[in-house]
Amino acid sequence: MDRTVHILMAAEECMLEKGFHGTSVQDIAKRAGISTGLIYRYYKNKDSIIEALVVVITKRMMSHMEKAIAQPKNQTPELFRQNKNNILNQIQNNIFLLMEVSSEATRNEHYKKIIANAHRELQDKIVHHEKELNPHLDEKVIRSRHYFISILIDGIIMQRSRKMNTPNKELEDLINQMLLRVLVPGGDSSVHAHPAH
Amino acid sequence: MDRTVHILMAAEECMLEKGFHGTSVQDIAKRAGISTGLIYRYYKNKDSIIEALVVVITKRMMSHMEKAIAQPKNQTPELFRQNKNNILNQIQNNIFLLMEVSSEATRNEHYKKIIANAHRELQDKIVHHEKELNPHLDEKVIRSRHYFISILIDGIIMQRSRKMNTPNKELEDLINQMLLRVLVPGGDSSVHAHPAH
Amino acid sequence: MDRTVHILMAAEECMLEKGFHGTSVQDIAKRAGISTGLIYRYYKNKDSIIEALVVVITKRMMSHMEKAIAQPKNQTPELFRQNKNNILNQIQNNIFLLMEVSSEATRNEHYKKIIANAHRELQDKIVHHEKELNPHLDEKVIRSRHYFISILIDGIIMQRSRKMNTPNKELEDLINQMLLRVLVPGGDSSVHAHPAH
Amino acid sequence: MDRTVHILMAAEECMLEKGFHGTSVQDIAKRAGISTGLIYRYYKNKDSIIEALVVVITKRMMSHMEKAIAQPKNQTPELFRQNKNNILNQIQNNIFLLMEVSSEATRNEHYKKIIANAHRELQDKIVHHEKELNPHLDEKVIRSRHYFISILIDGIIMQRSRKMNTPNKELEDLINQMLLRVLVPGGDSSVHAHPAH
DNA sequence: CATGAATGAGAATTCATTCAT
DNA sequence: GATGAATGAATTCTCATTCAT
Repeated sequence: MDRTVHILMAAEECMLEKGFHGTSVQDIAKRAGISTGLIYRYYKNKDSIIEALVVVITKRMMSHMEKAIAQPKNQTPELFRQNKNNILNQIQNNIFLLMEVSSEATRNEHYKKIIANAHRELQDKIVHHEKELNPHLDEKVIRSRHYFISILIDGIIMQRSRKMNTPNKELEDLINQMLLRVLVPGGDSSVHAHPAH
Repeated sequence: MDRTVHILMAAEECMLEKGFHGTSVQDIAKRAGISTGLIYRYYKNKDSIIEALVVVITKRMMSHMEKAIAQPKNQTPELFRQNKNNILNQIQNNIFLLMEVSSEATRNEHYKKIIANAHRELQDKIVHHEKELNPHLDEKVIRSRHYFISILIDGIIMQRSRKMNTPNKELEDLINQMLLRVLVPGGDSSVHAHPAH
Repeated sequence: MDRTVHILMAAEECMLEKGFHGTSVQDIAKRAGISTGLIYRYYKNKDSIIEALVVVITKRMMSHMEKAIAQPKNQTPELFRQNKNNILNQIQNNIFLLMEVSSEATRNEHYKKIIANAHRELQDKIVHHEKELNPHLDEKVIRSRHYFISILIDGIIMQRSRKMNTPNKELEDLINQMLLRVLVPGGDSSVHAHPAH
Repeated sequence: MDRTVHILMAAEECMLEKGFHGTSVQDIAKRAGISTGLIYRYYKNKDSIIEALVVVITKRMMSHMEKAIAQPKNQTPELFRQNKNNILNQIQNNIFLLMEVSSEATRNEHYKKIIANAHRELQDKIVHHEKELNPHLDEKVIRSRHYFISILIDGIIMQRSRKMNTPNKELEDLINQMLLRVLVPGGDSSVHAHPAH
């Protein structure tokens, strides 16, 4: 396998366990099964490993979200369904790292840009797709809806990473209603038909 | 001023700039204008400074949220209004630190508990209040609603901390509708009356 | 009580528990129930406390030995009897400190002198006493005998401080025989029966 | 040379001069001509250096004693002969360090065990040897005799470390008589001939 | 290319000593 | 005299980075 990727994977594993700052270059080398010095042939320094990781994690997250959000008509995204195999459970590890990344991005403009770009890209893709399905919708509205979903997802990530809350049926229903409203064209009539019992 | 508080403020300033791991005890001492050793008269070690900070930040955040959510009837919370003086702008710094804390809490059970306790406390308070206003509502439903708002707030915090939101009128409207629906008794009928487009 | 003595006692207690180097001036102050600063009104610095302690311990040890060695005729010293109340058991704590002191004296000429002086003083006293009892004995011989006992005592101290060995009947008998030989006038006739040369 | 040994030698030199507590890891590194960090590649921490030193010193001492005690028949051990090249002069430095170790062992159970084990090993070896030479002797008696010699040696070490002994012919004779009595087979008949009335 | 020993700056923490009150 | 807060140098230990082999 590509050494660069191999190292990155080792780094990811380590940082998942101990965080960015708790992981030493020696740790990464050991996990990758190579010598410390070799790391520096593929990455300028520790920071550039983290940077590469930020890119990978962010892209991966975006790709997951793309899949999760792209739902058949009249269905709420898989993301918020209550079952063991829903997508958030699958990418639990990624969530931890995304927290780490996001926290780091608070102080690092470079990381911030990487994440912002990825988000914009994903949004463009989704907006384009929605536009095709609902040509009469204002792009601004589509963008806002997608923004809303992003906020929800980020919120859930934050709650998950902190408290590993076990959401309940009521919460699921509530979120799904909100999503239906936002995602499904004409979705608010259905809301009305089934008030929040 | 109380030295304990003085040191905590210095620590907060430093960690706001450089994060938990980027801040050394010497940094804090320098910022507080005292000697390194003196820190240890007031805090057992660096970790206990961070812990105190976690408590302060979490409590402060919860208190802000309490104020923000407790709104007069039929009004959406101050939280999501689009103006320079809204509450999220006021606690911008706290949001940055909360990210840091949340990220740390991912790996530190102690921090996780502090945050979880604060959340529970706030939730109980709000549920109690809502219950008085709407005695006929199921507590489960109230709790879910509050959870939903928490998720929204966390999501907005995360987006903000990454400075990614370029908020617009549409987004604000959307969120406010969601909130009204969730918060204001009978609020969902009004939504139907004024669809989002 | 005299403050100087009071502090010294506190120091002794601390150093018994944690050793010279493990004991901080703050520890001593706390144990003595006074402030840290006050220590320095009575002792120039930490070293001078240790020095005073060296003097005290050494003198006390010598005084114990004096009593132990001064035995009625034809009796081996109390020192080596097998019973709970023998003198070595009584001064167990002093033995620990004496080890500490002796070890320190290895590198500190000043301590070395203090101890040497105390030893010489004790020896002179004992030699003088023996001389009165046995005027015909050569002083050199008396001095050697006393030296021999000192060596035995030091050896026992070292073994005790290290291993807390529980000596057995055979060992006691052996030591007592040796002592009798050395201490009791006429005890060496047996030696002449089997000359070593 | 082996780095582990090299560092240990540097540590021994430093601790001989300044004691365990007076020697810093930097001191050792400087003396060994290496960087501070390198020490930690070979030893987990300062304590494990000391521990290794305790083992080395104790073993070396035991090996010296073994040689010293194992004497041809009817001769007193080299140990107590009065000449510049006797064994105690040769291992003078070891004696200093043994004092330090013994003192430390007072408060450190681990050191205590190391020393105790070495002692037991040596004793077993000697007892075994004696048993071969004098099959009729009770093992208890042999063990006691060895114990007695150990005490003598320890005592002499302690006196030496304090540089207090001004040895003379009489003392040498006395000790040699004692040793002959204890070591040489048949030496105890005289004792029985003149019981401790 | 690859290794991993070596470096040394920097981090947390302790503690003898001082000094304003 | 008495206090104990304050100092800061020293100590142990870690780790990103380099470089001879």
